[in-house]
Amino acid sequence: MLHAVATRAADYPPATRTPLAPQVTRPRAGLPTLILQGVTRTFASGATIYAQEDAAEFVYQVASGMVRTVTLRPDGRRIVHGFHLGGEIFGLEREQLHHCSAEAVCETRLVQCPHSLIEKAAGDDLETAQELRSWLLLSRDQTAERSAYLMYGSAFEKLAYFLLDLAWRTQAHGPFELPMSRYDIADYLGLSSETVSRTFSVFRNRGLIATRGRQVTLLDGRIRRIGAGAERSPHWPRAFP
Amino acid sequence: MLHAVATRAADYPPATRTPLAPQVTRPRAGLPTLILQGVTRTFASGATIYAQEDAAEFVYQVASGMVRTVTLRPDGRRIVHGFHLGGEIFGLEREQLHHCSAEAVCETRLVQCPHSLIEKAAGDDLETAQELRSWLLLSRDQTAERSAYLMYGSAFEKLAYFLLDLAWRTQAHGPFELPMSRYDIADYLGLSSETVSRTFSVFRNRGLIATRGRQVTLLDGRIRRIGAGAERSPHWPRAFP
DNA sequence: CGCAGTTTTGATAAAGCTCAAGATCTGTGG
DNA sequence: CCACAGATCTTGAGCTTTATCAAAACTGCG
Repeated sequence: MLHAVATRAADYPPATRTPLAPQVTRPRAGLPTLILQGVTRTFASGATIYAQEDAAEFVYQVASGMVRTVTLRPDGRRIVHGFHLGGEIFGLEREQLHHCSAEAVCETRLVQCPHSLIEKAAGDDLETAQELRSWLLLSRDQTAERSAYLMYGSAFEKLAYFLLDLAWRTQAHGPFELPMSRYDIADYLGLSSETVSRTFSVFRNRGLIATRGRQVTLLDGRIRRIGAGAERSPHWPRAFP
Repeated sequence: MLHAVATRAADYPPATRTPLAPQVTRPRAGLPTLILQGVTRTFASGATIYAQEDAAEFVYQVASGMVRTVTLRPDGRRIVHGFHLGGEIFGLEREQLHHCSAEAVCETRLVQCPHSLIEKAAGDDLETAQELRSWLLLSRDQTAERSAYLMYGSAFEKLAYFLLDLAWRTQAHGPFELPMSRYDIADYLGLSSETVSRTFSVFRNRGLIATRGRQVTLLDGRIRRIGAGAERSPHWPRAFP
């Protein structure tokens, strides 16, 4: 897939210039740390926080639990745009309406902050404005990075990236819980749920991960290389064990 | 692919609530119109404007021509993140370094604006700060929308989306020029160049588009429905005409 | 005209999807 | 505590889409 630009590619030896630093290796320091003020509300597992095309009155910060943002394509397919974990902010829109719906993946507590308060804080205080810009750039970069991994990779790379990303974001150093279903993961990664399931099985059979229900443990540095796209995907086993 | 959430999907009849308004249908009005001040520089076709990991000193606005932003994956595959047309801004980074390189697709004139000037303008003037925030949100949304189309669609949908998006952005009402190669398009859409070529041929054979070299004319509203994901992709012809 | 790069087309193979059936898990009521 | 129902997850078989390899046709330019 190097195409005709192979000549130019030679100018950037992968060893010295790191193309596409994976989010997973990104240091926690240096991230903007916005903290929203507002009412704390609790949502039951599966509850809708807001629906697509609802008025975008509030911005949310996850206190505990997990949120997924979702749209439906005209042909009926579902797209999961992302999962939001503790500390993360979602629901900030450019226009008057939400362009996707948000649902609680499991029991979730959220800080609900009026949109107008954000604008006001940014107008009043230069440092807050700067922090908000930095957060916007970060969220643009994360979206771009995600699509780089998810658009151009194999099922192996996608799932590896997903697991590493989640492990990093939860700061997990051992087993961690995946509160979402295989269907959610599939719609997030652009795969069928069957392929997600199969890929989990292959990782498990190769000793890259261990699973117990929806709990996962990353066992092996090799999964890191797959997730970073550093090596061509390991192929499906010829004979399935 | 509706999965188990089919029940919930029923709550959002596609007819009334439009999931994922395609950029193509988005009105030009309402977009933030930042104009950068600075030196105008000209780049020859293929010239590098900045390389991955270069210091991010400047932000650019396209005066004429077209720019592509590119990264290389560790495995050598190339990713084209986007194409920037007249009026569009690129090169604004959250950190000190550029995270992808930018190259002129054809002869291109750019306005080069020091990064510090942007920060200063945002600090000095509330309205500029507001406009910058709006632009950041827009560019996040466009990235997200693009990945929704490009991650989850077939080759037909990807190419149709690409053509419609470009036609809209150039405000073309007739034939328009694609200055980039099939390789560029392929690396942008996450397809092989052969598949891009074949898909062009199918569109042409079905009377959806006409081509003359790298010039394209959209002939038929049907391509709009494919690009918007409104119908399942038309299948490859059994026997190729 | 002829070369180098690009684009198109063809044949084959691989990755992932669909359909289908079992297995496992979870919550509920007896 | 157990049994059952419904959902979720796993595995299998066949098929579709797209990548890959290969070669021919086209284009622009010296």
